[in-house]
Amino acid sequence: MKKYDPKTLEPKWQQIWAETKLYEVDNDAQNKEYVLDMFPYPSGAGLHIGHVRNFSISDTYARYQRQHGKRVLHPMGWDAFGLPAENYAIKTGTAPQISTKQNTDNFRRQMQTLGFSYDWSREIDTSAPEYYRWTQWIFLQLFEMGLAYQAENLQWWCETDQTVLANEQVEAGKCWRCGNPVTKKPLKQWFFKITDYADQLLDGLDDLDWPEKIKLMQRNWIGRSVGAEISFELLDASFEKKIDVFTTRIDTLGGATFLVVSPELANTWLEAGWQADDEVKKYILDSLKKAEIDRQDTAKEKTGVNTGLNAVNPLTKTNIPVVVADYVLGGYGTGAIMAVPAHDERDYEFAQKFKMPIVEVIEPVLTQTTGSATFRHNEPAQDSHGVIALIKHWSQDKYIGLSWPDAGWGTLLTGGIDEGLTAEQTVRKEILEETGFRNIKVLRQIGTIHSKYYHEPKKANRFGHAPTFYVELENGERDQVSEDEKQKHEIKWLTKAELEGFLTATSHAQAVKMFEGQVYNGEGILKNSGDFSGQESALAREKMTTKFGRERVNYKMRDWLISRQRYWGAPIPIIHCPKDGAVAVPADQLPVELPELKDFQPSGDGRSPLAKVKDWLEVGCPKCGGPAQRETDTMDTFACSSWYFLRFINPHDDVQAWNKNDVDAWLPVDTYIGGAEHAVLHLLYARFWTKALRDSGHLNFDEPFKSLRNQGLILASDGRKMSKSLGNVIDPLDLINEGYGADALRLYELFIGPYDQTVAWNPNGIDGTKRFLNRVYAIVQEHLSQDSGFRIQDSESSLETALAIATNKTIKKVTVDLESYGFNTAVAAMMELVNEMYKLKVDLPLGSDAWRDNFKLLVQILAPFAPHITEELWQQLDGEGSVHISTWPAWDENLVKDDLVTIVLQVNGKVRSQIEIEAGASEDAVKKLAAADENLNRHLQGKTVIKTIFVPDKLVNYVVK
RNA sequence: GGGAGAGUGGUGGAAUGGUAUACACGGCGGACUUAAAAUCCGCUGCCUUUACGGGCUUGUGGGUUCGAGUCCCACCUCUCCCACCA
Repeated sequence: MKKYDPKTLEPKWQQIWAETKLYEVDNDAQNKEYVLDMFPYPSGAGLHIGHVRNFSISDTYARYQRQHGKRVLHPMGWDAFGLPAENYAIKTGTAPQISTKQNTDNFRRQMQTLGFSYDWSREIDTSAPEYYRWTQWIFLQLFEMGLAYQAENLQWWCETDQTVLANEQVEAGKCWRCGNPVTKKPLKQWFFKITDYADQLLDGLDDLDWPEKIKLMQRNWIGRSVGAEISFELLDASFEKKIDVFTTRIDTLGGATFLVVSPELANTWLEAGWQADDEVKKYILDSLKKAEIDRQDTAKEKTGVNTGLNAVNPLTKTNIPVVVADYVLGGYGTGAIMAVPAHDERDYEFAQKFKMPIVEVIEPVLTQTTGSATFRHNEPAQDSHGVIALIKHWSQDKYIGLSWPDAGWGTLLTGGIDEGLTAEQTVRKEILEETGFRNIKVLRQIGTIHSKYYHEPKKANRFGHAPTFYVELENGERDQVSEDEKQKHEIKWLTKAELEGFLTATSHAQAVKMFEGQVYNGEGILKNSGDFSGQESALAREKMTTKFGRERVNYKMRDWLISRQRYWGAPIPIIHCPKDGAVAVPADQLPVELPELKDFQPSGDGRSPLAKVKDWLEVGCPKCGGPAQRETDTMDTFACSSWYFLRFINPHDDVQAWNKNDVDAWLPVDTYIGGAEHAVLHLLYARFWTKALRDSGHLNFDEPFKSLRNQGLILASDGRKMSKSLGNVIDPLDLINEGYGADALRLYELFIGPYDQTVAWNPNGIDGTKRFLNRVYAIVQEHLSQDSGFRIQDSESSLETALAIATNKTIKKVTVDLESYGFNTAVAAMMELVNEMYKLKVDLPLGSDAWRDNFKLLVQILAPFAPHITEELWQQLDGEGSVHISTWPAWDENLVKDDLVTIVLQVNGKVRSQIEIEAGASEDAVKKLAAADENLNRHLQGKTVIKTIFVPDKLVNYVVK
């Protein structure tokens, strides 16, 4: 009998598939399915285990769709531009063109070894001139639309190394390589105006079938915030008349006791002629030199300096000082803020340190959002007045908490204010009544807390207003507390930490925070705000925006800086002319090809090595014909990957980037699979380009990826990330060479756990899937070695039915699971079927037509997971053509339905016995049969059955006393 | 600091509110073998019982329910993302 030998079987079929072009599709997009992998950067290390997981998921899905008669486009290519190849070139002198070619050849070979069903006729390489020609063409489209622009920007520059440094490469103001101080140099950079699309990028997310997590990350990244811009009059300054600030809390304007200006904005004042003190100048210039990383260290103490300038608070009309501090960012909003230390932690921290005034303007309003007291927003609320008191023990650092056993509440001491009593009198009265304590040492109001909640006993919303007090007891002397009060609640002495978990009402928890002096940054009722005092935040914001400022929307997202002073990228197709400025390279002159180089060192003047290639650099201006120079920056590699999914449609078209009709028919991508690490880079950029190209009329759709799935990471068996330096890397090709084969490896990676979950590699796990494939192969060989065509005995027909039932149930399970990416459970189901087949073959002789039919069904549903072995077995079982284009089997609903079901008998919810009965049996029939059950009766003996719960085909639960 | 997700045997994991621990790894036992490997078969959460059976168990503590791994509340732990964005 033949043995399962993936080493000979797999290459054989890979060759046949290639020769028959089994996985190639033409551009007829009828009944199409575009299944796309995030294409890889072809590193020198080759494919890793994580790639295999990614590609196995998409390949299984693509094959499954193909077996459903879909025309599946499943292409692969190379994101080939990038730093590693260039650094390798600097080190070894090997041109990136050469090392990249070696790497892509290696990747392709490895992928073919794994048997993925890619249409290799559509392979693309972003570093090939026939590809980046069109990347450049798209750049020019954006340039024409005004979406690509140049702006002068400060860049880190190391004089010693003669190079530009990335922000991350500057440590404490020094170059990470040589340790010498770096300076900032103004350099012209290219940007894409992605911010123009901020709202569209945000809104478009709603309709995408993407993981919520990724959508949320994009939302946060875009960071839309709606607020107001206010102008503060700047006094006695010749260089500037006003300071604009952006705030989302204009309702706290009354508490704005100073303004903070970013060093970047202050620097523009210096340039405009501000005669600042030396100390101020020094602070500004030093701040600008600091690495972003240091400035953004939230752990460090706030720094800043008073400018001596004053501005006017438009609400209070008072003069407030203007300071410069680096905790305000130059690049966000207006680069200046109004500081409200009472209601912003950062401002509070600064004010504390620099002794700035702190004015409270918001009294907290807490809205109950949990439990039975949850405020009902659509119902009216009634005002109520009461007090809250935080009462401290006379000798210990403990406080009174009231535990309400009936309601399940934990509160501080609280009570309503009676007619004629002041709040303070109420506190004294309540303390005596509810706790009995007689002597009070300290009684101090710490604020007022408002709360919106639902009053369960009264069945109505309440808007409570409570002066809040801190009380310290003198001693433990106390009166008797009435039985009535004792019934309601119990007094507990708790530490502050214990109180935190104990208090169920958010307003009471707020009282503790208030006592501790915590900054309140929530919603509330205004005070110390002139005419606006007494109003609620939300309404006050509207009115104050109209009166003092104007509405403004800000985004965290910045324009996309795409120029790189690097060689190994797509050259930016621009020519700089002294007369005409930045001029687009005419489309018929594309591509602007990368010249061949011998020396890959950067030019030394902040430009890429391209600046050294004189005959490439010097060109005539396309407009005036005069002498001009090419742009020497190349594009960020993310530009190349922002449209590759379009190029797969017409990969070899040399007159256009794509054929609009073809692309409109195939796109958007139906299923996109890749890692979550691209959440806010590639996935955002690709969406932006698609929207821009829609606006330029080149596309008819504006979202490139309809459905997205992220595969989880695979960690080493020690639970750490696989890395060369840790020596815990598993090489997929090694496993194949060891004889496991591609099928067993792919199957294991699908079986290892839910596709989107991070899992640790189990070195023995692959033995399990290899064993499973062995068993499948072996049982089919045994079957084939039997005489075929014999008639079965009557006694065997029920076994044949059992076989058909097992197979059909598995077909259903695998089908349903695959629809929801349940690869691991689908594999488990097929393992169960094979285990069942091994049991059945003991009494049901192999070799019959029935066996052959069932084996063929098994082979068909296993095919997407293990393409080689199934193709071989399909052929051995006389299947027609390739199993991979055979029709996915349907299950027979009659065989899947159970005739007999097991009914569980429970007593008070505990399983006591089980009985078998025909499916659909009535409650009476089930109970009648159950009445004879010995174990059940033992548990029912001497008990009264109060009621029974009957769930058809599932259980009977006897509730007894 | 903010946000998101996750905690189930020795391990990876399974389970529309209805028999928790499917499937697999590992372990133990048996068959085959001169022997080993491979293969095939069986057992494998914990405690208790000769056995039938009984008790406990899904991070912890509460709650809802006839019934909770699953729903609600609080807490603990871990992972990921963002992080002075006003």
